[in-house]
Amino acid sequence: MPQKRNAKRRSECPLNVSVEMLGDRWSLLIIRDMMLREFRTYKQFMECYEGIATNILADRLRRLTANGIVTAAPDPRDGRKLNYQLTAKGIGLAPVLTEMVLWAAAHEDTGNQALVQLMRADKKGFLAGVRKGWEERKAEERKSTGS
Amino acid sequence: MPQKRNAKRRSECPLNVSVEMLGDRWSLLIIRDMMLREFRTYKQFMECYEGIATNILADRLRRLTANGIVTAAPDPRDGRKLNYQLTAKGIGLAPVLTEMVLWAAAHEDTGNQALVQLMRADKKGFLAGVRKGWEERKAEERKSTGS
DNA sequence: CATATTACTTGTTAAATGCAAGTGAAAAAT
DNA sequence: ATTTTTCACTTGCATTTAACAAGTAATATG
Repeated sequence: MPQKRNAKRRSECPLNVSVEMLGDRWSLLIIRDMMLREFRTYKQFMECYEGIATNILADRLRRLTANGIVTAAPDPRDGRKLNYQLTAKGIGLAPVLTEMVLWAAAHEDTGNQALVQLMRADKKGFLAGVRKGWEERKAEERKSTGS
Repeated sequence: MPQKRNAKRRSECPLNVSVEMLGDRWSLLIIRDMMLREFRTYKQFMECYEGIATNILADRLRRLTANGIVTAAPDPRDGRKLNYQLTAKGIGLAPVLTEMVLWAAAHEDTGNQALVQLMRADKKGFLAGVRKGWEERKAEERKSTGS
């Protein structure tokens, strides 16, 4: 990995590197939707985010993959499709995203109030559910890929 | 303010608008440092972030102010200085930042492990401390500005 | 009153993003 | 079997945003 100009400062304080990974208009949304809406394919992201450019989506997925937040595997049932999945590191962002959604809900008028209520009422349970869903999807993938 | 192309999608799901506010390389770092390192002035940010451009810093502070995350008030003791402060909305981001720091610390090697330990060991207490510090600073400001 | 600080602004250049069109491989339809 | 679709992209170009260097206005300090 090549050192950048500001390498010295990078790890001086926690967050600097993370913000390099996540500090853009799309990455967090992509992660949110993989986590909460079970998005897996390029097409799903593309159709959902009005405004994202196709090359940018490709680039963000590549970067998330390079940063170990996401993996990509071809769909065993359809060779055209690539299934994107969160890694353990990626699902580890669930508390961050949850707090962010709660903050957002407190200060913007957002949709999906049901989800927000659930997060507020039982944050721990919600996070456990998110992780469970993720583990199920991973298990499913392992099965279909052939153990 | 002109409506943007993707205005329709903006509030459909929580987070979209927030990511518009915070989804860039600097905003979250600025907020972190106002929260955790008590940064107040333009100069402090400028000296700390190797790599930030002066016009971009000015723009980010302006945007954070416009979004109600930060306020700016002239220093009563030095008319050149502007003191930036987090608003209630801004300090509301403390849980987000905290989770982000914890995530970052788990996946990068970061400095300030003492802080990280504290966050991990007693998250609630840590957050209470952050809020208390913020309230003290606000009280102080009220006093010096003249009640 | 000269010099220094602070918080910027104003160009200009470089990089990132947005947009339209196109590509190649695999699947579905005819 | 071959044409048409679908999917996951890439490529080229226009536009926007960010980085860098320099300058400015309003204090403050010596």
